[in-house]
Amino acid sequence: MSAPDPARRNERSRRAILDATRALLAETGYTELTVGAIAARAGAGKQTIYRWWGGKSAVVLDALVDAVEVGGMTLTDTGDLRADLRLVLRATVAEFADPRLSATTRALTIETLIDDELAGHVRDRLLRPQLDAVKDRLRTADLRDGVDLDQVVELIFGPLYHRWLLRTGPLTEEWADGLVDLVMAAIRPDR
Amino acid sequence: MSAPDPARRNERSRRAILDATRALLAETGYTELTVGAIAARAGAGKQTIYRWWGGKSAVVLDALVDAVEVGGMTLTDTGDLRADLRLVLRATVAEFADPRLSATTRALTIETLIDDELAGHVRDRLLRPQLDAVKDRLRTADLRDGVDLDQVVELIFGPLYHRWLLRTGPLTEEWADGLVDLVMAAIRPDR
DNA sequence: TCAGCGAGACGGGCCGTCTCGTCTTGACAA
DNA sequence: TTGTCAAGACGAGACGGCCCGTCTCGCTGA
Repeated sequence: MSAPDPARRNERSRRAILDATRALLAETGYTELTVGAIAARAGAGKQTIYRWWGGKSAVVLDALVDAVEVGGMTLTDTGDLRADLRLVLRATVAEFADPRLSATTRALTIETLIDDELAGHVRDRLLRPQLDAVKDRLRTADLRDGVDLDQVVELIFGPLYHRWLLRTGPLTEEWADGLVDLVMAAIRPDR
Repeated sequence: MSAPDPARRNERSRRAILDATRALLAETGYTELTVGAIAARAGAGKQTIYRWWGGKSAVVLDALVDAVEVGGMTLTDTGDLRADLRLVLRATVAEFADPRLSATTRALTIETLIDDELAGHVRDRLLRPQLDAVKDRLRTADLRDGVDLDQVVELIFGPLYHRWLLRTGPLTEEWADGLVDLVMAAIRPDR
């Protein structure tokens, strides 16, 4: 009945479980993923998973966060905001277009939709660094008075998520560049 | 083994199943919703559901589409684009902010992330009408040369989905109005 | 020694299929 | 137009299967 003792936790098991989770995620996808399968692949007991995580969703989140290695992300600042935004947008578009990375993002997004508490962790530990990096770059730029930086960040990444989520069209560099043009028009100083 | 004959389909059953689905959706939410419960509530056999729909997600989609009554959706055109956009954005924000509707949208979004075919149906039958309505309204407006209307629609709804998905902040009317201002700045003629 | 561990048994819930007997429907004959 | 009838859709629910989350074993290592 008492809480487990983290000091006695087996690091080898933890690693095996996270690795197995990522492997199975890549092989079968999130929906087919089961706690039993993770345990079997990791050579672990199901109880070990339920002892340290809440369930499938918590394991998946940890497995993905574990893989990302959240360093202090920063955008390059060439002085040319349009160029800098193009760079980051093209990179993100490439990420979303890559089937393997997209599968990961898909799993994460499902996670975000199912569990409110985990949604916060995903947002803060995984996404926020990138959004904040763009926000920081915007802070040094010459913008129209009164624009809300958070809203601008949403203006940049929102359409990308929208197109990815709804599959209304392909995610190409041309599309990304067009988006940057629209965003630049939205935030340019009044003259 | 052969396909069922639509001519012999019982309309009373179909209605009862769609009604029961919406009722249970409102009472218990999508995750707790089961095919067995729908059948029981509708006074139908499970087989009747599986005969005409693929499963839970297909029934829910039909139930929602059925409720929306997809007539030719059009935006009011007051001549003032900013005002028209504010109206539609505020309405959509209200929809997303409503916990009950949001829960169902969330659930359907999960299904679209899992099932590509279903994603197409959701997009075309549920979302496209609204997106196209905005696009049609934009067509009659005075815009900067060379802007892609599809991209503008994404610029409008993308940030909304982004904020809803990642829960980066509350969906308020003020936020919606601010978004409209940014969008207007992005598409206004060059002078 | 004692809690974490791998392994797996266990009851429970829902899935999707199937099998009943009943009821409805459309085709065809009179 | 009306009566007959087979096909098949229907409500109800039994069924095997899968996965869940909990539990109980010895075993192991800190």
